[in-house]
Amino acid sequence: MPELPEVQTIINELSPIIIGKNLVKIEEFRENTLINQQKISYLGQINTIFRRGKYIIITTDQKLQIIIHLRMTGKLIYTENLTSSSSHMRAHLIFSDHSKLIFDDVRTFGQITIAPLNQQIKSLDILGAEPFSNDFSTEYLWQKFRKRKAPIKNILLNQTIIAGLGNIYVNEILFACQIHPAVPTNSLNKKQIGAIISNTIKILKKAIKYNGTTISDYKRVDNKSGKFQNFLKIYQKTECPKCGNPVSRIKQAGRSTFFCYSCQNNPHKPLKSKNNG
DNA sequence: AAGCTTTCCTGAACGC
DNA sequence: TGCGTTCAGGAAAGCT
Repeated sequence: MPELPEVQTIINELSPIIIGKNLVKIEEFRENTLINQQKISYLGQINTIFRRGKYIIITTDQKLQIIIHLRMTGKLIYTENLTSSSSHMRAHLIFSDHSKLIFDDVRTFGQITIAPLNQQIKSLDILGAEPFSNDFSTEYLWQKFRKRKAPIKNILLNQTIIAGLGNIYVNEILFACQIHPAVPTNSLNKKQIGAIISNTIKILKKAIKYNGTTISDYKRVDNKSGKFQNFLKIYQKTECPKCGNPVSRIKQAGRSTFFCYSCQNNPHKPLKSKNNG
């Protein structure tokens, strides 16, 4: 499931391939794949491709933006063979040199929005701080967190607060911070918030370095897998790599949470005064 | 406001 | 063997 590092990997690999190409058309193979599609005869030459949260944004010289969200199972596979196909194709982005990007998506939650560059896109406008930006500061999170009593796990998944985190990385970040996923967000102190910031940046950077995490569906542009799954410490693990105790598993916000009851502070007990790591 | 729940979807894994 | 059930989860809508 593509989160920030997987989306960033796709951007990094697509940039040198598609910038400057002429995007002739986008073919839709399944309804509701293309949103806001207007009657555009020519989409234009690709100017930029960048990421905001988990969204891929492609702009063209025809002052258009193509916004792609892969959700859980979406992939963008580049091929120079116009007749290439895949098992769950939903759309093709076809270039004038007969190469194309295949948008493949088993569970069909992904979407491609085509809109004028100057059109406000609500789902982008509501996004919170980018983890690699200066906005992602202790003061910012402190102001956001103090109003929230929901579990920290849920709040880290909230894209309007931090943009780009998903279930896997939130599990890993909280384990690295030794914070129990169920603690009320407004109970965290500034030191813990600082740990969330530094571990988020550290883990995301390392995940990008290894081209993301392939658990089941995520694939890179060349259909290869990422490698960060080899560095996961808590997600889908059965034994804590730190203390050896069994990993606990609960459900939060409809998603599986993995944590170590021993290493990540129990919300029902007072926080330890000394860091036990 | 914030925080719930529900909905969307398909394939793999599981249970009887 | 085979059929039915459960699970995986990002984001938005609807409701309290």
